[in-house]
Amino acid sequence: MTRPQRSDAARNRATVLAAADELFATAAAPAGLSMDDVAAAAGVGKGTLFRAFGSRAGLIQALWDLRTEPLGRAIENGPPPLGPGTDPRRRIAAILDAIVVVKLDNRYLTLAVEERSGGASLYEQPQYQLVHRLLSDLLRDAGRGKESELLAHVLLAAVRADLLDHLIGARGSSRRQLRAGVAAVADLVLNGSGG
Amino acid sequence: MTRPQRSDAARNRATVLAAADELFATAAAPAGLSMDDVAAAAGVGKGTLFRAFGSRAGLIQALWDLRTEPLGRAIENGPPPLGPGTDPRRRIAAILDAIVVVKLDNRYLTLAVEERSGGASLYEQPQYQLVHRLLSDLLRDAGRGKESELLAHVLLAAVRADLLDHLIGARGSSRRQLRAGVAAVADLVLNGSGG
DNA sequence: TTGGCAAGTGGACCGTCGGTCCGCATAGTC
DNA sequence: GACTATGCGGACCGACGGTCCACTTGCCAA
Repeated sequence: MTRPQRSDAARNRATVLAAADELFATAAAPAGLSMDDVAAAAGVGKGTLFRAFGSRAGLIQALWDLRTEPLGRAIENGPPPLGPGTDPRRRIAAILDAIVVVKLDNRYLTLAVEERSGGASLYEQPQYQLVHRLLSDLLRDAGRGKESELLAHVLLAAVRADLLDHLIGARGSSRRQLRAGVAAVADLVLNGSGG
Repeated sequence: MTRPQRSDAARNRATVLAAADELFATAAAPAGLSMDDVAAAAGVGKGTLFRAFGSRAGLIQALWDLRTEPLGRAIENGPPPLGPGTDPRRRIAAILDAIVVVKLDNRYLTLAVEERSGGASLYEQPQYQLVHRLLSDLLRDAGRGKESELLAHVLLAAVRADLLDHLIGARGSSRRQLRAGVAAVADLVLNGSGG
């Protein structure tokens, strides 16, 4: 089976994560961040980096997992409205809002996560599929019937990183406006005719 | 001012467009299509290719313009429901459906067009901005008020190439199902509460 | 027809990137 | 202290978008 990891490997992994986090927090554009940059910033060889994370996508995913882990737990078994136990409409709205907040707090990292690199699209990512499944179920509970799956995709498309980024950059939207806008869209989808 | 183009240049441009079109029609993945591939398929040097189209994005855009020009004209000054002169709700639905059809007919090309390459995102493309403006105005006419701009983005997000591609590939959706689904979403957004 | 030259051509070449390889260092163990 | 699996690091690789420039060719004027 898998043997325990050596201490220097664990230390390096943490160093790299910290350095990459810092870089993504300050970078102007995520696409311009090369693996050499990350390795240099972490004071580590490129081989080490790839040994620890497998690929560029793996590193980004690891960072993203770190940042979204609290939200994931809150949704899975936290208190309402994020956690289970509320009216599905309210929960959907809460989840979407929380997603927007996380994405705004990690703007460039989120852009990098959603960038299609290699053959893998956003829609193949386990996290996406998890949220999509959850939203689908909630929409079904809310009486959205057979369109639930598609509607879940549409709701998630409304909070895609590049769209948010565009709304901030080109339209100058504020955080408040974005959250309100997404809430309005969700409300329309949730409470429109047919519900 | 700009001098007329030499005849061999025009011929080569046409050759390249034809070859690239053929390649995109048969390619398994657009990202795997290199400029060298296109040049080789067209029987032309790479320099010629870049002289004619400026960049990879330029070539893809030229192809896309060719494919969408008829739809553009139909929307701008064709007969209803695509052209002006109908109920805005009906026109929005017609435009969205036409967009889905074009995207499905040019699946890999569309993926390539919407792939963020270089710094430019989908939202910076003139064509996107044109359609977005039109949809915004129509939504406003339909009484959608201040959320019109955001709603237009959301409607367009619902027909993004990678989403359609995912629905076809992973969920096995048929052309019919996709068109019906998008129509249902549009209906919800257009006729939901608040209109 | 011809001569001149701007426009166009093509492919060798470049810089960058993600990713691999492998000789060397070192942590963990007895 | 010795032995070994694990990890390290940076030279290296292949692919890609894009550039350069010596050569060719279409076009026009004489």
